[in-house]
Amino acid sequence: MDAFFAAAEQASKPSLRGKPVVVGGLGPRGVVATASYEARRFGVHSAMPMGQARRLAPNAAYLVPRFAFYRAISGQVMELLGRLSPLVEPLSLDEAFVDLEAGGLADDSAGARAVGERLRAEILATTGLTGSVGLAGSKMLAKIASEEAKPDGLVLIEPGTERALLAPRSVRIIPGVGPATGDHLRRAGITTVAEVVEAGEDELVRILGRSHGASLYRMARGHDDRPVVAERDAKSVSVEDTFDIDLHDRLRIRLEVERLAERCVTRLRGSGHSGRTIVLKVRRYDFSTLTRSETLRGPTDDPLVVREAAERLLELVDTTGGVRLLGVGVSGLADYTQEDLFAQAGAEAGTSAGGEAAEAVVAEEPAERPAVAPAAVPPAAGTASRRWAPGHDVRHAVLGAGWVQGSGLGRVTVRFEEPGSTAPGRVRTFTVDDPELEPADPLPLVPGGVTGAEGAAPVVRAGE
DNA sequence: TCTGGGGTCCTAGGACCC
DNA sequence: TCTGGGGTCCTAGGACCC
Repeated sequence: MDAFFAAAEQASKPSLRGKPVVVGGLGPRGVVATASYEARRFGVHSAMPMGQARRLAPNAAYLVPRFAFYRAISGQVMELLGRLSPLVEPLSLDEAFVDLEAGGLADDSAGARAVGERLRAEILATTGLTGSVGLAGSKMLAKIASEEAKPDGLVLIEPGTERALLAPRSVRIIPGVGPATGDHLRRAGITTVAEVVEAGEDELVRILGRSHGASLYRMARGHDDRPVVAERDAKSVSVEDTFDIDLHDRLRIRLEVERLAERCVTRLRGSGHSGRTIVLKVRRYDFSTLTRSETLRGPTDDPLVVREAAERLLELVDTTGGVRLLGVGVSGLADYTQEDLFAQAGAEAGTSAGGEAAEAVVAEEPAERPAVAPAAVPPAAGTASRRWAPGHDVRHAVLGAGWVQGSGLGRVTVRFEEPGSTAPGRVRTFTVDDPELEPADPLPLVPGGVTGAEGAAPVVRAGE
């Protein structure tokens, strides 16, 4: 999908179409998740600090992400991909590999191209958004092709042309070659893919290590035989928070670690897992980051066990000077059903057994859904800024559907328009406690489409 | 207004075992 | 005959991806 989060917001808010839109964290330490193509023209891009983005594009619209909404759209797209082949490997909400050979739909370039163009049309028709397609004989090349195809395009790499196509390009186009590897190679005089091939495998292994060197050498020559894998088991679950202001108070730090442990276990259980290794992550005031971990005798999903392990790990960390981020994770995952015989035995009192929660999740999945959509009830709700986050949908008893343009000083500004509107809507300001104004579910981008309120988002993910 | 959050994979050293 | 070789697990850190 092209500039997915930003494009979804533009589709749902007619006044933003054709305008620079930036989606990301709006707090003092936020970063850009997605910039619309209009915003990219100002130099704004993913992972950029929000403050920098605001300096570059002061007149852009700045919105917080609405994951439940994006997830619903993503589900529609993935469903279309599933019709092409049983082998679909999602990489994220907005990207996936499809093995067309396994689907039996395309046996030559012309056939593949036709399938790709049909898919793009279907994506547009069902979601109202554009996607780009890369077609090639391997995952690496398909990925490169799809990057070239953006936005709103299709690129096919004809078999036999791979090496000539890659040779003059920067090594950075090869997936897995990031800033650090790029620097390493540049210091060795290697900047293009052709130079990677010239260097030879031994030299690359010397520079980058066994695994990375060997795989880069293969990729540079256009070789990539990694299969498309439909279902991959999760290996870890983690949650982390960056605080607007560094934490100094040891008791507060401890409290936050406890909260994170609870959230982590909720997600762990929701995914149907237990785990053996507990990881505490601490980012200090100076951005230095460390992890401490502890492996239990057996897997657990007990909140108390995880919390106490995280607290023990915190005791190992010096936090003088302040802490900007804390995180808690669990790895070494086991299927829930295998039970956590060892760890559980130590702390059985007081906490509910795992099996009950697993059944509850399964039972909730079919049709029983809360009356209010997850997105409308953020955890620890109550502050005005959360209730009226920029970009979120609202409904006014008299004026109808709209979205929050901004809020502060006890007021919230709303633009009244819907995805189907042809002209930008009117703007009105209310007090934050106006009884006629309520948070609302997203509206479908396409008539009859899904919205994220009743879509594919499982109950267990409501925390986002 | 300088740096999110959720992941995956790899490396390297030490403990431990046969 | 002062010191082999291989394997696994654990811990910590780093690169990378979206």
